[in-house]
Amino acid sequence: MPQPSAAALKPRKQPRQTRSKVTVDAIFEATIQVLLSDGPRRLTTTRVAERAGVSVGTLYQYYPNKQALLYAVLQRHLARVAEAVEAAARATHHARLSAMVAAVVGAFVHAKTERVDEARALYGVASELDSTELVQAVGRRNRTAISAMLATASDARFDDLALIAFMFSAAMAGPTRAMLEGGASSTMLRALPGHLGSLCLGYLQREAVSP
Amino acid sequence: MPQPSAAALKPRKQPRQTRSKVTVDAIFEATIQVLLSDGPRRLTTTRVAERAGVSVGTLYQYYPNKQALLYAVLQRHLARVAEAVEAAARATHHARLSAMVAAVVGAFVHAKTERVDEARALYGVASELDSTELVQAVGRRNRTAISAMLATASDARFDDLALIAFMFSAAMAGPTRAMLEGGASSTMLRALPGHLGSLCLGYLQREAVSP
Amino acid sequence: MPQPSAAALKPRKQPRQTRSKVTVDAIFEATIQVLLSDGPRRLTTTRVAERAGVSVGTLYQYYPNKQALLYAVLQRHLARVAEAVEAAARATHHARLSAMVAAVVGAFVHAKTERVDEARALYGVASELDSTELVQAVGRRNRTAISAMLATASDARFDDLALIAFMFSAAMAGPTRAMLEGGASSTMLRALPGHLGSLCLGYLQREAVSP
Amino acid sequence: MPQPSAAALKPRKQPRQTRSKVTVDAIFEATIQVLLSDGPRRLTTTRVAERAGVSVGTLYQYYPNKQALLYAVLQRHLARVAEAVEAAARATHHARLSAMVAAVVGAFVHAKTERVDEARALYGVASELDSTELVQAVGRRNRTAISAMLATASDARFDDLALIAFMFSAAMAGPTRAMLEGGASSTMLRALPGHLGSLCLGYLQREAVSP
DNA sequence: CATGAATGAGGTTTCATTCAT
DNA sequence: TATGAATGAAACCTCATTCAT
Repeated sequence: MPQPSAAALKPRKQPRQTRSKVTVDAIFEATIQVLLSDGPRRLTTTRVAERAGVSVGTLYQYYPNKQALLYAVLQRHLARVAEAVEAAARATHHARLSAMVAAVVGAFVHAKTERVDEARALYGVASELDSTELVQAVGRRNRTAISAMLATASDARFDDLALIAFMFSAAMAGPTRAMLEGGASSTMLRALPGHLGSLCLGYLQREAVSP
Repeated sequence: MPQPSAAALKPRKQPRQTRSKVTVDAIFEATIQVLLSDGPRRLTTTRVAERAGVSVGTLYQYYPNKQALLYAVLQRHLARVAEAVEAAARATHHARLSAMVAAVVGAFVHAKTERVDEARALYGVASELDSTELVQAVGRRNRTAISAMLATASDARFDDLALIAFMFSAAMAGPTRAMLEGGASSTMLRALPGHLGSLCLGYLQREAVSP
Repeated sequence: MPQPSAAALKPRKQPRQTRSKVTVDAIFEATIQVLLSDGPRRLTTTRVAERAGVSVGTLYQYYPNKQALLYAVLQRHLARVAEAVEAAARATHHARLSAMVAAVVGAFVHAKTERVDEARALYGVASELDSTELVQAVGRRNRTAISAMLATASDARFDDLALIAFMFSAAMAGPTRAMLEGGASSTMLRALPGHLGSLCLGYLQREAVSP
Repeated sequence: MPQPSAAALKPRKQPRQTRSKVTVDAIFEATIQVLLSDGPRRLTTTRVAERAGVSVGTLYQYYPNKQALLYAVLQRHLARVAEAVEAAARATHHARLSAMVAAVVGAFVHAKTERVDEARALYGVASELDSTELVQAVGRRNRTAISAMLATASDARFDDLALIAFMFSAAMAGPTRAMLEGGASSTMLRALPGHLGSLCLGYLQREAVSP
């Protein structure tokens, strides 16, 4: 599956002026809205522009093509999550395992849940977009942060840190995605961090090697 | 997002003659192939027919539209996985927790991994298709089987079985998906069942209430 | 608008054997039925064959193509009407104008109304078919019969017989078509011959020249 | 035979700019042309667009589908005729029967004949289109106008006005259609109003009841 | 003779993208 | 810079017709 050249996906111009900023935000928001109300298959540039209150021409002033738009929206979302995870991981270096898990899981769920609609809308977009690379990159970022954090745990040591971090990361993502895509009740969503913590902590403790 | 009427997704006719059977199989296989080589966005009915060595018309004799074809392919895959999970769950009723986890995780990973290409190809297809309902249904099926199994564990008891089964199920799915989509090495894939077992067992033991 | 060669529209073989006769009848009947229930645009050879309880292949044994089938159905209907009109006209040669009109109008309405569904179904078919020639031919046949009849009227004489016959013929056809296509009530249909008679007789009397 | 939802047949956007207006007119004209030169069965959206000198995409900017285009063309034609009839009928309220007939018949024939090609082209289109409703509606409009007019005749009175108006209307339409579809000579066409007048007036006088 | 699976040209429609205004 | 009409490649799908069984 050929990847589009990285250049083709970059936004066309940085919104320097205020007016531009407003326009770009409107387009972003409209993209999410259309994704949610019409589904990824029915997301068209015209519809996005319409919902954003601008003309298609204007949309194309900011994004060279549809992929670039979706890429940008997905990117922003994933970046936010990654930043949250990185921050939480950095903040708990040298802490105990349970504190690490609580912090990272909390940050992850919070970031994903802050705008439930956005997260939900974007799950479906990945395949519209040749986004493997982007998703992989963010995955690596998360695992790196988690790896680095786990290496400093005050009460545990791990053999295959890369694999452990991979599992940790994917273990958070799985149930979160299942809940968001499944339209989970807010009751369930509230229970998520606790159970995710239990899931990850149980795993890490089992995999920890005696120091 | 409106769901298409169930009727619109049903295959058009069952292959009675030998010739038909061969054709339908070729179409199925071609769908997977195209999905893998061209990606879901570039999967067109013409391309599938071409790859299957039949004409478009023939494809449409068996599937009323593109969605129905994708639906059928996805359905077969998900059904296989669900059956594997159900069989494993049924077989370990009344066993100990560790045996249950090992059985179910093993069955799940095996079913998903048996045809790595198929599984990988289908992750992307869900959004091309208004398949939420199908995915949800299979999810419920898995959780029901797991619930029923866990209720008979000889060495554990659970408070909120529904939620526990949800987490169990999604915890298996998350890392499996991550590996398949990420193009994990066979080394990693081999390690998957063990770590998935650890992940789920650790969680279940933490969540078990004293009998 | 190019006319198909006359040869291409001829039925392929005459049904000599009983079995064939039954099949052809079934196909005829099915054509009418499909026309009525699905409309001319959705009439497909497959659907006709299905409704007739035979395979498409069989249909093509009797008609070389779809047009030929429709042509045959239309032809039979128009021929029946033309025969009725001709018979009535012949039978009233030398009669008085009022008798002529009553006879022809009665025969026409009866022929068209005998199988309301058939008549109604076939109005729409003419344009699916390059049938101008057929329709024109039958029109000429009717006008010729009417012309010949009017020429012998015992109580009237006409200047431009061709035009008079044209008007007579079309004046019968207009309201009849309007009623059939408009789904007129049976009350209206019952009133039709009387009013048609009045219409045509009034006209003829006005157009008759003093002997 | 299911009627398409009225919405599906509505034009997509009104031409605001000059450029649009020109485009829409070209499409309209091209539709008539293709209808005449290729026949209704060979009228394709591509061909219409081509003839109009625009791209298919442009055609679809103004009409959501082929039916809507044909519907619009038919509608405009029928509306013109109906307006002519209504105007003539209104103008002769309280006149004598002969004046009424002359006025209405004249208006009708003139409206139908003004653009012979258009009228001729559209007869065949009705069946390509699920247009029964439209045709019926216009029929009702004509009959209503005629009814209202006849009710005020200074020299006649009628029992069943609805039926009389129906016959009047259909009696005008029949021969007119026959001539246009039959490719009548201009000599015949010139004779049409006179004979139509004779036809209708003869009928009405016969059906009038003594005041 | 009958069957019905297969064919594929051709029709309809969409939508990302451009560019004259 | 913004607009939105126009473009046309490309997708989906139908259905008349053939021919191996």
